[in-house]
Amino acid sequence: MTTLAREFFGRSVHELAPELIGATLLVDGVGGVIVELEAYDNEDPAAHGYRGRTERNRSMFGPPGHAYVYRSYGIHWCLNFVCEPEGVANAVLIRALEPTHGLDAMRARRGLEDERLLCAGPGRLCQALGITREHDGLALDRPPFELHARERSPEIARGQRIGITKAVDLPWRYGLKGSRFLSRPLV
DNA sequence: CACAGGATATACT
DNA sequence: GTATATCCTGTGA
Repeated sequence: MTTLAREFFGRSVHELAPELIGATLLVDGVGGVIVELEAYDNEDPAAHGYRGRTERNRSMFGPPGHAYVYRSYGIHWCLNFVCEPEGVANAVLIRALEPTHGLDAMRARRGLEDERLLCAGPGRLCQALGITREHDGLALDRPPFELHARERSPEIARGQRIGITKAVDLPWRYGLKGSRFLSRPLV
């Protein structure tokens, strides 16, 4: 089991994003396999870092291999992995997991039984894993986070990103082909 | 299918 | 200052 340390994030967000599909993400031992994510780069009008630094997106401009957690629609938390180069605000939004560790804890936090809906969406997976502002800026290779490399290369599907109104045509959403844990079907 | 919920950011007057 | 948009989700028509 290989831990994905900061060095793993020292590459282009677009090269790195598809390689994260199949990796295992845990927070305090609870989590699963990443089956869906989206890339956001610094020249991307849909990205939080595009218009420069704010109080909210501070950690996007910090070191790669750390978490950027933000409040979405006033209600949910969303988790991103910060990528290189430092100070430029490239990141990957984690959108869905296949639950594998700590199912009972996730069910309790989410208040529902259906395994398919525990982590199928960026807000849902943060609720299931207990991710909040407390985790903003923390390193992904140190507790409470664990991030482990996949052991085989899965088949990857690619499509347009969700929930944005700018740069909607860019095919920067990636998913594990055929997974039933996606937030929405991929093309 | 529509829409409320409600923090954070930006674009207005 | 006010108005509108946002990397979303649960609920009820």
